[in-house]
Amino acid sequence: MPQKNFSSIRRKLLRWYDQNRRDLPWRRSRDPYAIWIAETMLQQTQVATVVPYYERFLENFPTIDALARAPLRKVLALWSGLGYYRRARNLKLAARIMVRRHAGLLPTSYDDLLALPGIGDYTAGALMSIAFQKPYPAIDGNARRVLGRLFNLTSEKKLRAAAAELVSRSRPGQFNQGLMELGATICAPMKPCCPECPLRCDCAAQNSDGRVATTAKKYIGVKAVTWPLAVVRRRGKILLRRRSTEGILAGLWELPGGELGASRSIRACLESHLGALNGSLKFGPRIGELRHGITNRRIRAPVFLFDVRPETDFHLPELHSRWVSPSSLRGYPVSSMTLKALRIFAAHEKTFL
DNA sequence: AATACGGGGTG
DNA sequence: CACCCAGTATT
Repeated sequence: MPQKNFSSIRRKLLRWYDQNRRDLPWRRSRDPYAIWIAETMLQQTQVATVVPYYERFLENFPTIDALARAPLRKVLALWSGLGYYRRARNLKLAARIMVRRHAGLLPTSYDDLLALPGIGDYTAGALMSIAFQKPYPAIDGNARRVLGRLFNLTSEKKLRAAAAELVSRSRPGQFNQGLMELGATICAPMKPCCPECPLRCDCAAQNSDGRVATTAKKYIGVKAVTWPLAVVRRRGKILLRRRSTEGILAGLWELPGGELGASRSIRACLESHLGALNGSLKFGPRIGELRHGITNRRIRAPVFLFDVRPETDFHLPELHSRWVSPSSLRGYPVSSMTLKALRIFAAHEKTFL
């Protein structure tokens, strides 16, 4: 990796980025806070998904101070559907730390950034370079793939060394974004479009045999799962319950229901989830079905509607359950699967959402 | 170094 | 469908 190529690569990449960068909302901001929010949302999540969430989030929490003071429930509700909900919890935690210990600002050193919850190696580097114009590398999956191909590197250590040396000293933020943008649009994982690549002449993968390596992968099989859900309706409200604050989908609200164990009927499954309520209702009609994919599960969720007579007296089936009116559903943090189920109910009712 | 975490995508 | 993609925290 002769140093002389580096300055040429820098120039080509920056020039390409200047001419091809997508116009994204967070690229119009110089506010380190806004850049932090965007980079956090972009972890594990694609640009097209992030855009509307980013805009709503900044409207509701325009400053670190506003985020630090906001109720966690509201932050999570705005995050609903984005996934990896711990990111939202960590944003709020970190905002509080910034208010208490960093004068209400993002810290400006790499180590102080890294110490905050939710900020790891990548985000610390991205903030140093994009928000503070300091020459730190920011290696996300896209940049890792581009650099790996460009210099034919597989070792993470060498890759980091290359990234640190290559990053532009004059325009580090744009350089890092250019590297990631190139990986997202041209140096794609499976089908890179090498003829359009500004670095094709410098690329080891391109020069060796005319083809680029596709990334190695190990695939873990998915499990098919049935997960019946219940919309229980009483006096115009429906029943939601809150998940544990530990583990998956921590603290989110959901419809009663759950994974169907082997050799168990849908009916038995739902009845167990409805607990004491179960004597007061008649097993309802199936109003639809949704499919939901997550890392290693393919979920099929039939949705059933139950009506409870308004005068019926009973105890809520679980401690953390609540009757919720359709108009206040927005304020409850829920997962994508719950959103899909609620849309099925809405389509069935044609009354809300 | 492996895994959990929740959503999305492509062929 | 079969398979692929992606940061942080934890272990």
